[in-house]
Amino acid sequence: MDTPPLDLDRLRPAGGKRSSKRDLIVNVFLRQEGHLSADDLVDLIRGEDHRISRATVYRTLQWMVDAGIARKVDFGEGRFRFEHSYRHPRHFHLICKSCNRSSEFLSSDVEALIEEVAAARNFTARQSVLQIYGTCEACRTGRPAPADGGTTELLFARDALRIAIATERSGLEFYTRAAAMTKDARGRAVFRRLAQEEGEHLAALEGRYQALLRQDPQLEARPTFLFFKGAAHGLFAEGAEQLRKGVNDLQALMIGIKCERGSHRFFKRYGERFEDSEGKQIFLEFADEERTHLDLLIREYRALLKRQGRERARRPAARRARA
Amino acid sequence: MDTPPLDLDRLRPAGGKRSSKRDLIVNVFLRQEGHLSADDLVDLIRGEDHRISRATVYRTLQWMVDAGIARKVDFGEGRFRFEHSYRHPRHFHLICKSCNRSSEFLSSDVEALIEEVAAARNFTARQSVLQIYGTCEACRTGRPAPADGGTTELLFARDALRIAIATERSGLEFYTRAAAMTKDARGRAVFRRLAQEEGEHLAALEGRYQALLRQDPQLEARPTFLFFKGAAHGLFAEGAEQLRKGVNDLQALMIGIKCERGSHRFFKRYGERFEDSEGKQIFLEFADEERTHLDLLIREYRALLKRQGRERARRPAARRARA
DNA sequence: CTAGGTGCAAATAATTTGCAGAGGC
DNA sequence: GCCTCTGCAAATTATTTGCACCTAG
Repeated sequence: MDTPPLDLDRLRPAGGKRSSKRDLIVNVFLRQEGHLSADDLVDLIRGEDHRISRATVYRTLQWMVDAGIARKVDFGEGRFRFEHSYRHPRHFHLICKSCNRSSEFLSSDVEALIEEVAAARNFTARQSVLQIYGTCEACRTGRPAPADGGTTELLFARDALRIAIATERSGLEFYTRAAAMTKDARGRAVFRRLAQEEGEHLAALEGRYQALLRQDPQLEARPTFLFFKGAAHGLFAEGAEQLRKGVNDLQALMIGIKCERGSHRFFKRYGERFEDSEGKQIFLEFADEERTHLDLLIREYRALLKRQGRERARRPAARRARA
Repeated sequence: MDTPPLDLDRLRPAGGKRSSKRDLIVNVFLRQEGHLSADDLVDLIRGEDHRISRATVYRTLQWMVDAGIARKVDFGEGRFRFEHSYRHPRHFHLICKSCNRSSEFLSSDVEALIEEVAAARNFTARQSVLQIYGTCEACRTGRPAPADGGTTELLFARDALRIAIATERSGLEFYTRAAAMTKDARGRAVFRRLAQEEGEHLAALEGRYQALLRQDPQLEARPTFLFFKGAAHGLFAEGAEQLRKGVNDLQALMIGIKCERGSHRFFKRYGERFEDSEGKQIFLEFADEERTHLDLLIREYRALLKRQGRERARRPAARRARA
């Protein structure tokens, strides 16, 4: 993990002059991984230039927060800490009261629930804080602490990719199965085409995943960062299950529509949060394609419905007789 | 809403003397509803006795926290606030940055997710903080702020009862339907008995709910406090749905077991958190009864399985032939 | 009588501010 | 030269502590 290229710090400032002091502080700050208190940062800075005043550090910290480079976090210690947001998605914290270390996680389920609560109260949420205080494994048991480290960005990408891969894998299964069981020729062709595309997506995602692993050999061993229910077997898994139980062509299309909608939302939501530009691009592109799939399925669904309606209209005797 | 009888403050302190000053501070504090800063409390106290020192207020506040009467909350303002825990279950906060008011909610779904994350990281969680910062409805639109007020205890009880009522209602439907469709006489009797018990529970819960409404006529109008997914149609709703699609006796029992397990957990979990002793008693009692139901269903399931096994053993020819 | 409670003032601790000088554009 | 950044020291804010005194058990 090499030092990230700090070309960004020049882009952010709204209006302000460059200054060697500020640059120094920003650079030292961005090199750090954890959650620094203002004082920690002063000590670090003093190592490189002992004639920097506390006030300047505070001012620069405030400037970084305004510029969006840093986030001020409050662990209830009576002072604030700062974490850089440079390649570091928003997240929640687990805070060990024993060793005062904190580890990070993200849960889109929690985020969804937060949105729900806010909506129910007509509250426009701007940001949310979730902190779990307790004792970490290392402090409770003996020593062995499986390093939480690594760039959060990488962990986010890893987990998002894992979910995406599961999704595409289940999508592939779903469409393959659907193609096999659909009686209607046109519908079968649609499913076959979608199966092929999901296969291509799967390959792309797996390639990207491998690329990530190459960036950090221990990446796979690190603990889960992004929690997402239903991620386990992929977004299409339930749909595939239903197909196995047997459904008609129209139902199969409807199930596909539902899954594809979830999948589109998934890629959109996480694509926007990716800080790794390659991953982001893939996700947003896939979000678009899943939307195309969705439209295709909806069109196909309507068309099939209409065809079946005509079919039924051609021999309405049986129906009228019953009515 | 009359002033609560403050007989409790004498029970809590571990070892300590009574003191008129402390008593005064505790009493004034417990009369307040919102989240007070130490300074707010000093001002309030000064109204009744202007010769009380800030230090004493701080010391008393700390004493109340230790005694479990108060909770220290941190809204990131650079100072702490205090809320009493007297008849006030743990909860999360929505904090309006515009008017600095905060409203409270509880989400057992969020709690479940927190537990899940903590478990995944081998972290023993002692307490969690969830704060949603943003703008409240009153600040965003004109003025009309639908008072969030009322004792949280009442809101908690109201919502827990609503969920319980939905659960029992769906349970009643489930068992009634199950009794009607079960072919096995013994199983039918079990379902009929459970249906009757759920009906009795339902009546008790509805009575309690009405009693609550009498305590606060505006109670029904207040916003949701306790968020619980799947609360909408009751814990047995899905099971009842499945029955409608048609299942055999064994499957019906299995579905009942699953629902009853959820229901038991629900009553247990919320019974423990009830601060209203009547509601608590009902919930814990029901938790026990649901557990009895659960055991009954499990026994019945095993018995039916065995009977069917014997049945099958009596004419094994067909099976052997196929194998 | 004595441990604990209280007031007052001073001490901490984190952070902010006033002001005069330094430095970039 | 102007405007911003910086250092230093003093100010502010929230909270804690030392110490002498007071009071309930």
